[in-house]
Amino acid sequence: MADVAAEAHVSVKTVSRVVNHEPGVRPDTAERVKAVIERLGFRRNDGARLIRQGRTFTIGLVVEDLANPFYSQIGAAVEREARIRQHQLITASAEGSPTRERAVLEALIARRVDGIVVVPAGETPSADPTVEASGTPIVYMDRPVRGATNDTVLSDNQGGVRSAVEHLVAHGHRHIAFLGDDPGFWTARQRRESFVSTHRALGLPGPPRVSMGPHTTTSIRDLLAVWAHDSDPTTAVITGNNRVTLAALHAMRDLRVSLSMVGYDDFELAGLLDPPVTVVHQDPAAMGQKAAQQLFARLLGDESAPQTVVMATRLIVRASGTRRGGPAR
Amino acid sequence: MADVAAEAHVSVKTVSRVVNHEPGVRPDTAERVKAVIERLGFRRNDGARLIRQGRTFTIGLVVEDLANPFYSQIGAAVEREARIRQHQLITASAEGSPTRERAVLEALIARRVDGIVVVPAGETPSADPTVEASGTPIVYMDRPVRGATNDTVLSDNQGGVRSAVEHLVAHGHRHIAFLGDDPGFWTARQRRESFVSTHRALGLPGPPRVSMGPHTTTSIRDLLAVWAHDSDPTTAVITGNNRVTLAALHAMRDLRVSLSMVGYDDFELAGLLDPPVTVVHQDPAAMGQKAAQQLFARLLGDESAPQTVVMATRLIVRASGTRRGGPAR
DNA sequence: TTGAAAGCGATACCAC
DNA sequence: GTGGTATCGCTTTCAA
Repeated sequence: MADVAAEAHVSVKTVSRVVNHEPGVRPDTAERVKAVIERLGFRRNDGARLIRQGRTFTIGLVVEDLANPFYSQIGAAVEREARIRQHQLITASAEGSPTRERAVLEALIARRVDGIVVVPAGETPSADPTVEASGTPIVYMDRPVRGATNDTVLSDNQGGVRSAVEHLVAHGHRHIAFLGDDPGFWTARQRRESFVSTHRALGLPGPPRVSMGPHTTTSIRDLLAVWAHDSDPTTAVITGNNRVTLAALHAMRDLRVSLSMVGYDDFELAGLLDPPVTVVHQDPAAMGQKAAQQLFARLLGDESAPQTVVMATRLIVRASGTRRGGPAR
Repeated sequence: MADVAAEAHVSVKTVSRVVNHEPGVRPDTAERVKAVIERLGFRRNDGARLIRQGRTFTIGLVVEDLANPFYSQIGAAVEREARIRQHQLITASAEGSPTRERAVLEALIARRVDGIVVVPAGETPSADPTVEASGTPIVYMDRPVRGATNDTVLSDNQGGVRSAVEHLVAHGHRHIAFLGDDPGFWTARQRRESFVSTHRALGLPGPPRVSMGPHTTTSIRDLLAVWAHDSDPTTAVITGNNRVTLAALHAMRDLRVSLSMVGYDDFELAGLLDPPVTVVHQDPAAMGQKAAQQLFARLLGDESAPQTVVMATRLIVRASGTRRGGPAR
């Protein structure tokens, strides 16, 4: 900038005015400056600018794994919101490790990002007191952090599972099993609880059949074999997420059985399988968008009390939930 | 930092030394400074640090759409390489628009990112001369940019399609059709050309049946109907990518036909369909990793001539490529 | 071992 | 309209 000023015989301040389209520069002066800028290929250094302004026009996103469709859809949505608002997005994977998550958060805060959206790795706050003290607005997604007073965007896990159970019951199923993921995950526990309570509420017979993960095709195969030879054979299965759905589909194919099923999380090709798979759909893109919007509201000075938003899920009915095969008719 | 210095009764320089673990500070002084840092919750402002050092320890990634699995896998790989090297990653979607791509590149360069990995939206360089003049290392991925002298990481489109054709021929197919994507894409054209030349090289009968996209389930359904009633009915289909594979599967289901098929791009659940789908697998994660490694090599001072690396594809044989149904036996 | 002062590249404030 | 100068928060240089 100093070079441009010298070359154009003006002060740096005037160059700055031109670059930032500030008023109060004579048109011909502005032209002269612009010409020099062009000639010298000058480009404002935003880094320097930002240290002066205190804001970096950058937000951070911390997730478990960017390659996972659930997170990448969130990422795309957050990036979009950022771009619209002339902000840039720094993304980081914590790979499920609270330690790494914390390191990543520290790095983002050292960069003075204006705010952060994070899908927390654990349920206890991983940010240390210093991070908290930085005052950087943080919005949590998908799972809450214990004791945190931040904006949080969750999905309606309970409602999602309830709709799955109700759907199966409406199609005549009475013996439904739930295959959940690792109960270490808050979402997995939420879904399990909802299954159990809905099971009870609808007066389904017997104790609820529940098996929490982590599951593999093999583990599910064994379970299905046991449940099938029960006196009241299981006729339908609800899975706790994407991964379990996949394992369950493999297991059923291996066993050559075709129980009814409702999967948690929609997936491409769900409609192409035989039968097409009915699923509970959470909308990661909508969740990401919502979280980013919350964050930007804070950046714009919204001082209202922290909000927790629960996003609705939607049952996408295909065919796998309807009754078929089995002993009854 | 000045606050810490004042509080600890040392100079800012000493604080700086402590923060950066530079040698030449008496242990007890260091301790004192650390205590104050802790107490005040001081955190170095990396933004300020970086303007002094000239490097930002940040790289950029520009793709079409982060939600697309192909790109998100690239993103995850690039982020990983960056993280390993203590760099942060700014990701941006250009949404297929060269204009937006250019705006995004300009923004990254204004931030003085150390380097950029980009999956170019078009084949003509979208970076203007000023961007080029910035000297920021750029690595292109997936498709080349005309006239650019940058490192480029491509996938072996030709080899991929060739392996698909050969596989089908080995299973007795002689009448194979190619359903490509929009020929506006360089990759789509590459694959078409390879299909045509392999068709010729293997001496398959008749002119090669090729239809380029964009395709929909409907357009493919119509094509299959026509090709089926030919005097030499098509017995196998090769698709040009993910999207086309999906449309083709839907079309075949609608028509209740089951031609043999090899899809381009692997997809989750390919193994669960009936029959399991044989595919040509490109490895986006490996491509992203390679590109990032190339970039970092440049950042470390590698001055060798720009390289173009072509990554191998792999045929994942399931069952959809074997002969079944149809007139011959 | 420590510190004072200059400088990085911009913006803010206040004169002129 | 335009420019000088202090300043942002840190590192670099060099002297003590």
